[in-house]
Amino acid sequence: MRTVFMGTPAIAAAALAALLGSRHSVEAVVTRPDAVSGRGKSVHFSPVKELALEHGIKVLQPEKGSGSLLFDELSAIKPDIIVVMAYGRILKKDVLELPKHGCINLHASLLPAYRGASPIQWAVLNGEPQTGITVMQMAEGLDSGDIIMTEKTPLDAKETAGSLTEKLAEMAGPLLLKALDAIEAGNATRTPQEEAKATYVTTIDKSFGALDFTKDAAMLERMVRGLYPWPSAYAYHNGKLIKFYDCDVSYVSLDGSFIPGRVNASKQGLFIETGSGSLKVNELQAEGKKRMMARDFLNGYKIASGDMLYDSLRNPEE
RNA sequence: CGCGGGAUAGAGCAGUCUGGAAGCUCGUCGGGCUCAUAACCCGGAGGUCGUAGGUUCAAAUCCUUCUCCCGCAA
Repeated sequence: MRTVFMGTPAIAAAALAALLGSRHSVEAVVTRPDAVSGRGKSVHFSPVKELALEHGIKVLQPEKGSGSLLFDELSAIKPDIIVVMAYGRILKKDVLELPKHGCINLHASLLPAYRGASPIQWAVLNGEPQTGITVMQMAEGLDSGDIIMTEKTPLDAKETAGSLTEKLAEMAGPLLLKALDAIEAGNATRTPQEEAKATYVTTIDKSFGALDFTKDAAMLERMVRGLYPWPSAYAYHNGKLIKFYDCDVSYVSLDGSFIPGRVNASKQGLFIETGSGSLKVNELQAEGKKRMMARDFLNGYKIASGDMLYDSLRNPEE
């Protein structure tokens, strides 16, 4: 079939790679506009654009509000189907209905659960036993289309948003091709979602990473995993940012009580006391420094038992 | 030229302002103590102080060049 692929991040590029390796043609790729990023002010292309350029495929990057322009371009291409994954923009009804087979979307959750922008992170944050990918026929409304196929995967005890994304990325390609085969053969099933069971998740942003140590250690440990590699779970010590990369739930206490945010540094390791239990820190990173093991951190960084960590910068003048 | 931190032994750091013997905490190797240990004691090995140039009697330290790493912001 003649396809057009719409997507932006790495997980979408994985699906695009599978599509490029299939018997289907990719007539064009639609991705979000380039943005300046990184230190300096260099312009970076999205992973989807990078891959498309490598294969010499036409790239469309419509700005916000240029829906009709996009519609005209797509009309000229006349795709049989449009595949969307993590594109980051809402598609108008005219585009949804443009291709013969409409638009299908790959969503990184088991719909109708976890509709919205950050389903992978939230699956880890909530400690879900399993999640997966859903292929649906796109309709107006947020992730509300009829389900064509799903594939499940369990979460590991140490699963991070990053590792889960990789897992789902590997699953996305084969599942997409399977769905396209079924659609082309005309035997794809379309099951409406159970609206009553729908749940929505909000977009993750920087502020989610602030570790509020009054929460319980298990929740904080899930935050460390669910917010990795972005935006990362963090706290402040003496005005410096510290990111936490690998932690375990523990019950070690400095003196028998638990004071949220209090540090316990010893040869046993680095522990942060919380509202319930403590967080044993295995791997972390201080601002301006590289990521390192807690043992190395304790060897050189000035931190001692009794020090306090906070979830935000405190003004020393106050 | 968006803002800022950093490069010193295998690791994490101090020393740089105020030039003048290469240090600390670990790891590692050898020995000792112990029922035992990630504990403790004794001893050893290991570094062209990121690169290139300059100033000086003398540079990790001052000046200049370049490379690389990282946090913020986006």
